[in-house]
Amino acid sequence: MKPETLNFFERVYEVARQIPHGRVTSYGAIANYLGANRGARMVGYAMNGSHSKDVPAHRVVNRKGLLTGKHHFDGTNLMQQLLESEGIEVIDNQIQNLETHFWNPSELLSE
DNA sequence: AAAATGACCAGGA
DNA sequence: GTCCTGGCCATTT
Repeated sequence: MKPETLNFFERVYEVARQIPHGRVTSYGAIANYLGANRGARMVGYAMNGSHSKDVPAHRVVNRKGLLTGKHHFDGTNLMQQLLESEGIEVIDNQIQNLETHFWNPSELLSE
């Protein structure tokens, strides 16, 4: 890992870490908050190293609320279990009431 | 050094 | 309405 690039990753980790308990957000939302609307891919990629951090990657899903990255977790249903543990309804790797549980990084400023 | 890949998103056909 | 293409930025081969 090149520390210089952590500049971008660091932002992702920082934002992801600020995700409130029982809330979820999308890669695009984080990317947008960072200023890279189309850089969402990098956000997901950044999560690759998230497991080395205290970043709750299980609270980060794609725009559709689908647990696309659950494959990268320990088990198969671990990510889903964690989300359900937070009070989020997850069915078939898809978050229910996504808009209800959705959390926008911009709210971080409002808080 | 160049090309391909990736936990994505938005717009165009 | 669904399907496909482009772009984004860093990592990996």
